[in-house]
Amino acid sequence: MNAPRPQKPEASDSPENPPPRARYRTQVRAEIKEHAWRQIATAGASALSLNAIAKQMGMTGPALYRYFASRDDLITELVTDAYRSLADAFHAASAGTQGADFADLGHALRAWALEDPHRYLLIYGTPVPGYHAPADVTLIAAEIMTMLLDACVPVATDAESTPFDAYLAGNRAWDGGYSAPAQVLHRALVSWTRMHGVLSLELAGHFTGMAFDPAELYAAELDRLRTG
Amino acid sequence: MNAPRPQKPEASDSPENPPPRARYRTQVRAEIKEHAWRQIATAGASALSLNAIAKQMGMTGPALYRYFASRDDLITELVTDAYRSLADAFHAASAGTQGADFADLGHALRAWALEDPHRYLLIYGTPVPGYHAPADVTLIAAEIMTMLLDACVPVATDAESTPFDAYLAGNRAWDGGYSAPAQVLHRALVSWTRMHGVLSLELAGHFTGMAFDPAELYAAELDRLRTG
DNA sequence: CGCCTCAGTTAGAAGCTATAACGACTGTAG
DNA sequence: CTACAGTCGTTATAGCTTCTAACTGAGGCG
Repeated sequence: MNAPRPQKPEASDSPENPPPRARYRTQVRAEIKEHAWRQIATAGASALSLNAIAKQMGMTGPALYRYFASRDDLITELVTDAYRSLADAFHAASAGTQGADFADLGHALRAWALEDPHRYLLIYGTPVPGYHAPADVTLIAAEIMTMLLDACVPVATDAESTPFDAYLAGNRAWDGGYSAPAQVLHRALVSWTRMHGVLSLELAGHFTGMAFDPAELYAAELDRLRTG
Repeated sequence: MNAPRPQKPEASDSPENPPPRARYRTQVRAEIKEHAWRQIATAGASALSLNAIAKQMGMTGPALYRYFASRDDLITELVTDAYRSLADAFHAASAGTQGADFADLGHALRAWALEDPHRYLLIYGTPVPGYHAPADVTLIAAEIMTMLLDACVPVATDAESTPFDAYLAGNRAWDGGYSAPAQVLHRALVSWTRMHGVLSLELAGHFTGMAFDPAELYAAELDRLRTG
């Protein structure tokens, strides 16, 4: 006997070896978010119910308030995770080539959106009236925009300058210090709005009843953006 | 004395002279919808509360169920009214010229959207998961699409044919019997998606923090669509 | 004039978010 | 090994929501 005791837990609560309470806490938080995502995927964010999540986890409703201050708090964290996931998808799409191929980025966006439509709508759909994005999501959003800008450099540098480019050159605020050419900025902006236009209407079901495949329209718009 | 009695109400319940009960009913219904619109304009459709509306009208909650079968029923009617309003705005925009000027239609859409952002989002925003549009809204949607198609005829007939046009020529389903050229169809589609792309992101507040005026971007996209 | 329909009421069920108070467990310190 | 303390999960409760059922009152219509 006197079997070797399981490694005595380090008393130091280093970030990679947290004390058991904290470890359990983060695990439960993750499980809550997992159930929340499943619920959002089926019924949308507006139908997210803390009570239902607790019941699925074998707990009572108020227990969840130990882990999230409120329902909005949970949703905010899900929004942040969604942004993070999109940024990761963009990183993965632009990892292969040097400087993020534009078409790859476009198709990555659509694949990411179709993978979980409600996750896309959670970010780009109808906003909650009183909701204000926290600082970290604006950071991730800027990260995403930067990748899009990078991808637009090779396809928009030698584009003809439009009146809007001239206007944009004098009215830029975000894109701090990047100072991409106005044509590139313009191209990134319209890429964003056009891709979102097709995706948003597709996910909302506004193309049902029309026989064409939205993927074809999306690809055509992407091609138009790529070739100028 | 024997003053002339006020015109005796016609006993016949003709559509333009309904019996008092029906008249009162439609009036109360209209008042309910008016309060609903005011509530939606301030807090969005998700925050619409029948109880609050009833309280504002000096009634108790269940009384409203005499006029609308359910909350979804009320929202459905508001959606239909919103579509009707947009169709009217399009009609007004295309009334002056013969055949609906494209730019006028585009600016009419933006003006209509900014007039009441939540009304626009009620139609084109994140859909309720289980919601299915009734038949009359698809009719109005088709009416709107027809006006857009008409406006696209003069600006897209002599456009160069793209691969997507060829695809679209073989995969059209709505647009029953209209049989517009594929280029016109294509132009109408991308007009829709591009205008919606800018409007949707603008109304959702995704351009806040960027210094440019979304109206300029919208105008630029519209110009691009008009000139090809 | 009397009936009868319909508007609006109260009462109540089932659901939700969220707070407060309490018991119990557990990790840690002495 | 024991005692403390912090946290987890519970029940109870308030207040909100949609929506149904049953009752009352008043108005229109024959």
